[in-house]
Amino acid sequence: MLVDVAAVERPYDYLVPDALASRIEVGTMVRVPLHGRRVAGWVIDPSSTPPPGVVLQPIAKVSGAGPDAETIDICRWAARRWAGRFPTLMRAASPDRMLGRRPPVRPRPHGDAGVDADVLAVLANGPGPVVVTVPPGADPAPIAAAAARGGQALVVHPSVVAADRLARSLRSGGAAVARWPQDFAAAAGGSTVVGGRSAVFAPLPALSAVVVFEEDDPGLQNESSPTWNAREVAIERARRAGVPCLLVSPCPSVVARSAADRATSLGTRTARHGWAPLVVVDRRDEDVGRSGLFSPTFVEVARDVLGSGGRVVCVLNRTGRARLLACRSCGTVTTCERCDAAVHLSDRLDLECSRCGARRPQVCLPCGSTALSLLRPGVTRAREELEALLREPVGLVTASSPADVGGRALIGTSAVLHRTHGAGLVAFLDVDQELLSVGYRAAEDALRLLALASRAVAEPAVVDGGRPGRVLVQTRRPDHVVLRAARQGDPALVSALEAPTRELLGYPPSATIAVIGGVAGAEFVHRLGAPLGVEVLGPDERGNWLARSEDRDVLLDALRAVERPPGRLRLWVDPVRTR
DNA sequence: CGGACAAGCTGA
DNA sequence: CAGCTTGTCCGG
Repeated sequence: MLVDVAAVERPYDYLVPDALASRIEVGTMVRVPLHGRRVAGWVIDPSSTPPPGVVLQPIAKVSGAGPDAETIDICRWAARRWAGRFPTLMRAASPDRMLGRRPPVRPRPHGDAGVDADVLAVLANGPGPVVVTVPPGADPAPIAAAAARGGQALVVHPSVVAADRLARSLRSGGAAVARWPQDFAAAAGGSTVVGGRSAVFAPLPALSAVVVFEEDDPGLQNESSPTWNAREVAIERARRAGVPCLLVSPCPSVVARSAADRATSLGTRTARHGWAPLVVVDRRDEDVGRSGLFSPTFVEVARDVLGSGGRVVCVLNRTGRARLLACRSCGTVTTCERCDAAVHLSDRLDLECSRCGARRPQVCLPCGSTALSLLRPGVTRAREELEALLREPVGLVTASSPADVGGRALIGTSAVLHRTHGAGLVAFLDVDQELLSVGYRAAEDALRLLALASRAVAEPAVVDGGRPGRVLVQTRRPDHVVLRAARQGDPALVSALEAPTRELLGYPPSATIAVIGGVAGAEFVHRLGAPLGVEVLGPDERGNWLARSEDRDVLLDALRAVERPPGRLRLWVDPVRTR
């Protein structure tokens, strides 16, 4: 019995009352007495023998069916892989609502219609991870259909909306589909499982193929610890089941390439493999102080696109000290009532004027709303400037703005790329921000954004005489490999440079890293000491440490050997962002 | 995690 | 010294 108490990882033995015996099997979810209270738990070994001398308590109640033996093993594996706690992962693998019994396993595969034949051929090549490079904006449905053709597939997509769309499409092709986490019973019954990252913890009794879409998307990683990554879990599940695992992306990650033993490309017949034409604006010779955020070339191209009825989308990531606030309901930028300067959120959670220090509660003055969101100051100012330049209303899109910001011209953070289709132009006003960002994944992330931009212009523009949409970047690094890769539609250019760099700097996939933080972080690092084969760096300006080793087991063993100090400890193993 | 129990603090 | 708060321990 594993009890559902985060800090208790050791299994305990309980008596099985005769009345419950018939329902007790591996994975059964039960309630048991523990330390004077009742807690939930999972049966992990129905025939275990207790150590001598302990007085056993009886299981109080059977709650329902839970994860099967294989999934439990995967949870155990993931707990070690990301130095997390076993019960936390078991919770991820459990049904959201209790269900009586597991149904019999009866997969119903997808029919032949709408199946990508090239993918079928790849799947027929046998088990193992395969990197599948697709054109940006390629339809995932025929790939998923090919996987579901063979019985029970596991289909993972970082976007839950896209996963739902895939589920519907597979159903219409005749497949039995379980959406995760809603349809636990169907998954246990062998239906193809489709869902977001947590779908990798579904029961998969008849698994025949695994597909991970957008495998390089940071959204596939759990943001809080344990920082499990769905791509890695998917690879492991496929390995254990002896089935193929497709790692699909327009710009496959270095990690995927290193894990896979095969690689293939789809849609290679299209020009530049489906990547949009890239206009590179070299701003090195311009007086940027005078011309501001918008180069003459950009203005010219944007006016041209607008003039022929197309839509223009601008991307500006200003993640620096963003301290401007705007009202979520009326959009007004929150200012000081005394001196009209911008106010920011103080650590006391009220509004403080940056100029005169006046304080007031967190309320929007014009409309009274208390819902304020952080604005990238660059974006607000840029919006007004752009409106003046294009003589056209410009909509503002950030992660917190409503889904349907209308208008023929938009500006926003990279969130805008997820909401745009069929644009005539996507412009990165300061792509260097991406290219030169500090994270070890900067190059990959930048290329990913360019792929998203290609997708945003991919669908044939409604007007503009069918002229293909374009992507424009303003840069002072026009020869950067990421821009070359996007221009040529060859993402492998980036990975070829990236792999040796990661090795040199000691980042995944060449090394395993762990970021250690939280109030207990310092004490944890102190107790960790300096184990052989593990490098410990820090603390950085956020108070986080970094531990790394070329040998994953050495690092994980060292982390596990530390007795957890009291207090909040944050332990991120192989995080996509080192924060 | 959270109940039990012990040790510490306060005020009559 | 009862009655309450705070801290530490440990679970079948």
